[in-house]
Amino acid sequence: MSPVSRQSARALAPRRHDEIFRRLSAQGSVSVAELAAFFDVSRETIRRDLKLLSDQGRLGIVHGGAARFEPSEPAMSLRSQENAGGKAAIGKAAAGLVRDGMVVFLDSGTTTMAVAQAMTELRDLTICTASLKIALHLCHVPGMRVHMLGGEIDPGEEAASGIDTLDAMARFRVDIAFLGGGALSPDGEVTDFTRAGAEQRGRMIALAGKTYFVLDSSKFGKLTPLRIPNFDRAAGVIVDTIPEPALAEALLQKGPELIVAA
Amino acid sequence: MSPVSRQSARALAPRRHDEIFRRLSAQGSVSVAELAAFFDVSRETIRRDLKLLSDQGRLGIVHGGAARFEPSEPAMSLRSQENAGGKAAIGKAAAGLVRDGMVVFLDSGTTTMAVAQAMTELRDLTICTASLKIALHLCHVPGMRVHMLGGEIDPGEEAASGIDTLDAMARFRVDIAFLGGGALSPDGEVTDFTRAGAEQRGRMIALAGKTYFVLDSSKFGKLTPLRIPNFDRAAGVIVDTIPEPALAEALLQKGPELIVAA
DNA sequence: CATTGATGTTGCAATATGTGGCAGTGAACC
DNA sequence: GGTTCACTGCCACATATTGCAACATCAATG
Repeated sequence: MSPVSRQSARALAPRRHDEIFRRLSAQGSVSVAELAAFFDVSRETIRRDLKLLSDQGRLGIVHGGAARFEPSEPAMSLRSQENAGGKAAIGKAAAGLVRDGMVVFLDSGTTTMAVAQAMTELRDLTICTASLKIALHLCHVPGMRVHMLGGEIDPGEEAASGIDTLDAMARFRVDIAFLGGGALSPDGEVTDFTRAGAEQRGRMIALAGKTYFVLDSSKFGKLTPLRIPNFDRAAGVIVDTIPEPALAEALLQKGPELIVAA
Repeated sequence: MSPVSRQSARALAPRRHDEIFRRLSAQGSVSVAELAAFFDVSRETIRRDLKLLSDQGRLGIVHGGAARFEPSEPAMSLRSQENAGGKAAIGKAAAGLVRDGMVVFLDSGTTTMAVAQAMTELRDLTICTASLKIALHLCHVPGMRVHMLGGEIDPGEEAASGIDTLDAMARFRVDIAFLGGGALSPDGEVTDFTRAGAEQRGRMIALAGKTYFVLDSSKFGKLTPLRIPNFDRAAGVIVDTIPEPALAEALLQKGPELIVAA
């Protein structure tokens, strides 16, 4: 009510500080220009905020902005830098399919992690994931609600799995799901390493409005033992390089479209 | 001014307070100008409201408005560096209470993270936690099965919370639980920042065979708003330095024993 | 009708924010 | 290596917004 004609209310200092920390945890660093534009305040105001927080020892000021002290986990940053270009491109393409306000499911895996990283620009998303690292990463992004699916943790995947996870999954209404996979087999199907993984992914296809598989090129033409149920009902497969014509054709015949990320 | 009889349109104080809290929980902070415009009252009235609520300890006043307390808790990464030595000692003492084969619940928080780190020597444990970082850490330790409790992730705690978490918790038979807390109040009770947190911890006390609180000395004599249900049924409180005699005595009278880690 | 409690009004002090000038930094370029 | 140039940091001052206290107003109440 009261169609107040004043400009959109400015964020008070604590809110700015909160946002700064969220961005710091999500991205490791923030820039003065970026924050000034976001809050629609002058750069000086941001600089004063950063100075204050820096005096409190809560962040470090660097040229152009601020950085957190604790570096982002080394193991993760290393792994995600393998084939960084390809994964980032896949991530970007995937994020481009998401609209503000959607409920998004993110599978575990390094490629889906890249999708998560590309999604930080979007707002007002509800994220649903079984991956510890994805949850940890996205929970600090402002405007995102993250639901972690419970279950027994698989150390290899660093993600929950098992019956509890299937059960929790079934409670969500998911608009769009991004799944990883073990391989893209020569007959154009995504396959998996484990029975439980295949089952979980197959169910998600049935649950989600649209399901996309994200696979970097190292998975092409490999073979893993388990077919994923409902694969033909997936909306698409997002890859970073064009697969061999035979493989592409086999895939398209199954149903899903093929999206090649630049 | 405005002799017009429009009382019906005006919101009385309790209604304003209600709305203030609604906005606080939705956006973390509110501004005096915004509220004054919304309710069509003077800024002074709003300021008096905020002053009142602040005196009750229900919010914090900042320049231009008010902010909720909890999110201004220092970020996780920073909290873990405070009093690292004390936390490590607490962790060791806590791990000493655990025997091989037990089912262990670990709460979220930096001190419980220290407990997790001290527990890597033990074998054949089943860990149950809502904390993303604890799950991530312990899932790589051989001989440990880690169950992650699902739920909506609280970015400040980096842990799941909410109804799903309570629900998942109830399914476990826990031998020993280690819980954090917001403060050790002067009357010898552990208190919490949030309603949900207090509730969750209270239930765990009821569920677990033995429950210990782990609190480093920075929490002594502080005040946070919420009492933890069933606190008197906790087995003990593990701290890193001897609290004041009055505080220690108050605690012992409640029931739990006091364990001081070297 | 006096009292009480909530709210409005006003003036001034304190604080936050914006602006512009100038020096420093870093990266691309010759 | 040195130079240019866009960006950034820093300072001083101007402006806007807010805080505060003292007093005024109004309705309700006994």
